[in-house]
Amino acid sequence: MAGDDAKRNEKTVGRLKSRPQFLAVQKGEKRKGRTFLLEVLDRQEPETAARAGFTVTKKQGNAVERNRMRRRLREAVRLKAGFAMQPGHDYVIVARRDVLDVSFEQLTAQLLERIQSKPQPKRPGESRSRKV
RNA sequence: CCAGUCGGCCGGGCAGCCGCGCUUCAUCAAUGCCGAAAGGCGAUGGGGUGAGGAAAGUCCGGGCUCCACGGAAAAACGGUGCCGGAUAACGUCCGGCGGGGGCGACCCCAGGGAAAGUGCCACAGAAAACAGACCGCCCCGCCACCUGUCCGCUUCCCCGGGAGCGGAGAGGCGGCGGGGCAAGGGUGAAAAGGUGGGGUAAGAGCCCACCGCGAACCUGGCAACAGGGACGGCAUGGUAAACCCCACCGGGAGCAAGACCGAAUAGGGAUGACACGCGGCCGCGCAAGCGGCCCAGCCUUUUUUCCGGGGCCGUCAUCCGGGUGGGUUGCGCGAGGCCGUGCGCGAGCACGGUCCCAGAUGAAUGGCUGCCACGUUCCGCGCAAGCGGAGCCAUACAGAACCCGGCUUACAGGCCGACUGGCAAC
RNA sequence: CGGGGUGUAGCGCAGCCCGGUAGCGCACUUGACUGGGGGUCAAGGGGUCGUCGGUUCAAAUCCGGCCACCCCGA
Repeated sequence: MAGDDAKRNEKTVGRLKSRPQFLAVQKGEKRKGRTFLLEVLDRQEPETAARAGFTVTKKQGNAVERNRMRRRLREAVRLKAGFAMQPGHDYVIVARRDVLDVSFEQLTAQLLERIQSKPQPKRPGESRSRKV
């Protein structure tokens, strides 16, 4: 309510909800993290807020574990990682099972790193070859 | 104290910081914003409330909703299956009965019908189900052989005896034929009541005793069934989670059910205006008509023409109905929880009091931290009980999705009660 | 969330209705033909029938309970 800066910071990380939105982000840039896969799409609308979505497939665990993964990621975005997101961009975090085991500090650090970093100079073939 | 059986219950607690869903109150924002509409929406602060015993698997039963149906019944199909009760109902639960297991507490059982019918019973075996007869046992007849007895004849040594031949009848073994039998053998999961005695040519429920089986009837019980049992005289192998028979139950789908609001685009119908189409073939149809193809026409592609490709065979306006996305609803006062009293062996039922207890929809309960409790491992002290320190991401299985009653499955650890068998003490 | 289906050899499938012997194709092994490969021929090995119980003399098959995978309804 105070200045522009506070208003921007105040939260405003929206949420992706519908299936077409997820499919659109899937076509964007993919950044592989240690415990997750981050998908980023520039919507070309810098005025709007950033939006985040979470994907946890049924393969990663039962309902309790899937809920916990999503909640931990959501909390990490709310507390830290959300501030690093660019306005007008969509972010989808595809969780892996390791999200359950890693400590919360490590999780936020990894998320921050992948959100801020521009695409790494990485051989794309290698990142795809390793599958868990 | 040890070992065990059964039943019930809990399934971390407190606190701090930052957050989430629903609801409510106050203030501000509202002649506001989003949306076609329906409808929805903000900020700050305060209050209330917020996962389970299995929320799971979706295996049964109901409520609720829509569809179908004249009522009802039958057939078909599916399910259930000792008896009685509980219940809204059940394949669940309770009590009993029968069978099996355990020293016992107690546990397990799809537990109707095989003298209604059909099917199947591999291999082995003679034979696998109105019995039959391989080996075998017995009797009779015929044939052959052997053994010994008796008689007659011949011959030899002194009437006695030996040898040979013939005959008679007996016994044995073998073969063939006829008849009787089912005790024994072996096979098999299973072989046609069991044991003993009599009996017989040999045998056999052929007869008898005991046991088993069936069973009129009697007694007890609501019943399943239990006890007794005249009599029968061994007939009736197993399999129904094989077909089947009998009794009872069941219409189908499921909240993504269903209801309401309802654009754009496409398509349907009606009316009106304008324009106008001439024809051929095929299919469906009684017909009206509908659909498809071809020719012609128009537009487009090409610099132009022809060929070829694509498009149009009506257009526009208004209205109507259906309806996708979307929104709202269904959506939590209920076969409800707790307490008490009474009835009942019990499952439960009745009455009284009291409480309101999740409603999300890319889906709310989370993240971080401290202390405590309990568990476990290691170390130190101690005779021991125990104490101190450190570690274990230690604390399971697991997340409401319309609701309820059950079943099944998963589950770290712990608590309570009843009972059984041992040991010790009194 | 709801509704269906399938698990048999390394792979793809029969066998299950009506219970007694688990079979087919490809692949694999060995041998022969060839200088070698390929190919052909001959012989051969390999299966807890997903798992746990039950019925039966006997279960891949019949009946329950679990497990895994696949498909359908936005």
